[in-house]
Amino acid sequence: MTVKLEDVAELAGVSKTTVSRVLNNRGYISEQTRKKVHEAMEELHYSPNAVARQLFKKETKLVGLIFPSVDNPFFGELAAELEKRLFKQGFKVLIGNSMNDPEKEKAYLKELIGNQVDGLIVGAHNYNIDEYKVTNLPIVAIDRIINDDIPIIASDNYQGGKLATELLISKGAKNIIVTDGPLDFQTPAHNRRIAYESVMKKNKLIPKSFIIDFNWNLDKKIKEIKRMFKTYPNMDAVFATNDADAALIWRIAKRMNIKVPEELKIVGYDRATSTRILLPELTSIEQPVEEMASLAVKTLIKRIKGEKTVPKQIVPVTLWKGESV
Amino acid sequence: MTVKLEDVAELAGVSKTTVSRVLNNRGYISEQTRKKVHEAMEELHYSPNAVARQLFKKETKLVGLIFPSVDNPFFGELAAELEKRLFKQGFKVLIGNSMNDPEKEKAYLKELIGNQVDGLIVGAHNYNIDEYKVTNLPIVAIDRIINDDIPIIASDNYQGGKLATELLISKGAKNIIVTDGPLDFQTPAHNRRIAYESVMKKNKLIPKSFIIDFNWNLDKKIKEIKRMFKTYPNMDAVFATNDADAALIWRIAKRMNIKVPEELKIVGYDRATSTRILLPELTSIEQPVEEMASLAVKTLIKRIKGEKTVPKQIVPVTLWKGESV
DNA sequence: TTGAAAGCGCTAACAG
DNA sequence: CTGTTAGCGCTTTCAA
Repeated sequence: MTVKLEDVAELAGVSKTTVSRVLNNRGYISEQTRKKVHEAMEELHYSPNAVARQLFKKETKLVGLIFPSVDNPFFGELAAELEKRLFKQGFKVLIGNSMNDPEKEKAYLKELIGNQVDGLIVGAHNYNIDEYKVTNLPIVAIDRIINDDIPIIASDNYQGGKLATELLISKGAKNIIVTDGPLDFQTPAHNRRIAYESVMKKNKLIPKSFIIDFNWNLDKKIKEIKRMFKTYPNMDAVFATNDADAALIWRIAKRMNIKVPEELKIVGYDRATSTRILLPELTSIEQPVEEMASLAVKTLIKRIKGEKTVPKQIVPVTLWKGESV
Repeated sequence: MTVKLEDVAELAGVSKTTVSRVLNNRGYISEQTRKKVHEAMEELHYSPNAVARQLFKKETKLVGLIFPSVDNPFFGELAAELEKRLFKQGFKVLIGNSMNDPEKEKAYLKELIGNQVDGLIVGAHNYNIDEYKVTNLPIVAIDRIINDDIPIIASDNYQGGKLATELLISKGAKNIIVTDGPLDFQTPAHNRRIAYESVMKKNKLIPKSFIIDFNWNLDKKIKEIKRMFKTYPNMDAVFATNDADAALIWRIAKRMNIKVPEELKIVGYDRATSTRILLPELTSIEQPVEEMASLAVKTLIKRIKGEKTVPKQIVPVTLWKGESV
């Protein structure tokens, strides 16, 4: 059905070997033969079968990405940056949005492990998934703890939490609430809250946290945020550990006629491109997406080549001063 | 090196065929044999080689996505929705961000055509790329014109432009500027502008358009928008054909102390999730991302199965009334 | 400078 | 119910 190397060989009147050599620019070939082969390829619209090549070479030049969802702007941007860099290194990207669903993540992993990809970049691990332990596939994790063998790239979550909390306190806030994801979800992002708690205590203030699960839909989130306002009527600041939540809190405050930043100060987290464009007024901790992507790709490629890598790489965050504090 | 089917067969004391049958639940197998095989697989941590299977079956269960960038919220969301639906149908997703670069797009296409994917969903076509003509790979286009053979899914761009313009006029705007991407880029999105022009003329108003290229970086965009304000000092409304541009225009107006909506009315386009969350105040035309994704996947799967498909499917848009008009 | 032949790991006739 | 065998399309020794 489809044109294969053999057809090209036949039309050009040479052997499969010769065509393969022309295709890969390997070995000695006379100009004349090369030309004949090229003509035959053109005429038949030949394109080599990548799968057959992969089977032989035992490499696919594919890297799997497992993230909660490219829907989330931060992960979308990260995915785009990773893809850009991987493409330059000759890799294409297989994407899998886990939707924070361990079953879906497990399903992906199982299939990808079957020589489908040369490596994996993961940022979606929720609960313990055994498959990560069994495989010897090269893996790099972004802002997620998986296990000791898997190197991790993260931004300085602790520093981010510290910067945010100190800023709020310096502006006179006393009743500062932090929002965080569910605690049984293991992630270095919890360090944002931990830093907050430490700074609060150092300033003789009482840390209070409020759970906002990223798996909740918009309505549920709004309901919970409203509950937060009721639960803490005296709160004068919120440190939201992502920008989407910060934006929601801001919006709800507005509806309740609470003035930002006079009556309520808000700091977000991430500062993905869409936040920068759509809501530059939001004070937020900016994660260096490009740098994280760059490190992840470099580390993964080292792993694929079998080189040693450091187990942990932390990159600095910066404070963006908007108008919400 | 890696464990293969043969190793499992040997350990279990059966033939490769039997193992294959257990793996695929095909044919008759005694419970005892099945058990033996399963045990052997467990013991060896066997996972089947997807590539070998692909070579034989001549299908990869992979679908390629070619988009400008999953960075862009609208495309990020679309990609996430497509991935979700394709996964349910047993397909994984290979992503390629063209970055609106015809060379990169061409490079992707060439490789993907080599039996790497079973189908393609494209939303990034800029200029004419011959490869689309040569291949008989099943392809579906989203909001992009490629050629007559490739079915297209689009939202009702004309209706969107009409809704936006009529709203602005009904609110008393007279000097309405439309922003559009470069004209030599073929896309149904131009119908947004075309509808605008038609409605303007019908109302005896003069249509004026201003080019904002999506390939420009943020600084260049800001510079150009400032130039737009200078060029049209009397403008009292802007219909921006995407939300990011609308947000920038709003921000710049704010800096210039131009009151929105009193002195300047703004309508955007897309209403991806991040806009809904970060900037719900923006009046905008909402594209039904989920429906578009659903249609695209259904259509592609029909194509893959060799079934007939309609050449064009248009889905309705809706007007979101924010506070910017 | 070129070709013949073996094999990458799996599946599916076909035969038993 | 199970095994033998050929082959998916390509690359690469090895030999000419």
